[in-house]
Amino acid sequence: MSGVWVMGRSGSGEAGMSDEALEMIAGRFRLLAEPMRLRLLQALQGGERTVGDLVEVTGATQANVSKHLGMLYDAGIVARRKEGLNSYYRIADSSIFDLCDLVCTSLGEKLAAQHEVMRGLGRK
Amino acid sequence: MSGVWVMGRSGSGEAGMSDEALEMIAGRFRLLAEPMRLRLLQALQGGERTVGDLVEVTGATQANVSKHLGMLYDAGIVARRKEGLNSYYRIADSSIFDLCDLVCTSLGEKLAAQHEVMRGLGRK
DNA sequence: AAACCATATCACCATATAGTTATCCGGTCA
DNA sequence: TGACCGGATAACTATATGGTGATATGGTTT
Repeated sequence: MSGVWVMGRSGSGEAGMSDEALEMIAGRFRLLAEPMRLRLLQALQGGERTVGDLVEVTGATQANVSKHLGMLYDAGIVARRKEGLNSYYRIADSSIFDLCDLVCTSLGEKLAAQHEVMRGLGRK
Repeated sequence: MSGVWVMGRSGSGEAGMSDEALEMIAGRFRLLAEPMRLRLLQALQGGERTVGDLVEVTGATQANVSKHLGMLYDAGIVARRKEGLNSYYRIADSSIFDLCDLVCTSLGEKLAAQHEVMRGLGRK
């Protein structure tokens, strides 16, 4: 409803948003387009975690976890705090959970609708 | 705020959402992680369009546009209506615009913050 | 029917990226 | 100091995917 997305269109009446803007938006979506990263974010929803914690929770290798965290960090989605040997990661942009909620709701409605169709077939 | 995303966590206290659920969510994000598809959706925001219309608007090849539209169609994000030689596409799940708005807002805030940092450096 | 048109699909190539292994780096502790 | 530990990074492989040109499909027009 904020209209930032819509604004790009209304401005020039036809042109749409710039290539760079679309690329940025797509890039943000791309970061969330990976189950492992979603799992990491979900784990961080419970509060600050070390890389080791996240390795344990996800069952992934340390290198893989570290790489994904690095990507999320570069994008500013998570923040990092180093203490002794450990790196503590935490959510820096909680709006991503709103995104996930929206997607979940949308998918849930779609599945419910499909289920209803099947039920309709059943009782013919 | 709906809490669908959060629910997965609160349920078992630690396990998180299932792999399939995360895969579905990631898949939805993956669809939006492409500038060309975002451009198509943006064009469709103005109402129903034929493939030819979208080819003209985006400047992409017909095959490419058709392929992307097919993906969005399979995911239920757009709907299709065939009339004569033409296929008319339209938005079927408008919640994607809410997603785009959220991302735009988040990115905008991030850029504004960075800009502020630079300004701070400027006037030292 | 034949020519034509809009769209969908196929086969292909080029590129991007997730995962793995090995290694490096910095800090801690004996 | 040297052994050890957590984490980051590099090199590599395998796979997924976007773009393209060619072709198939289904409907229209003459």
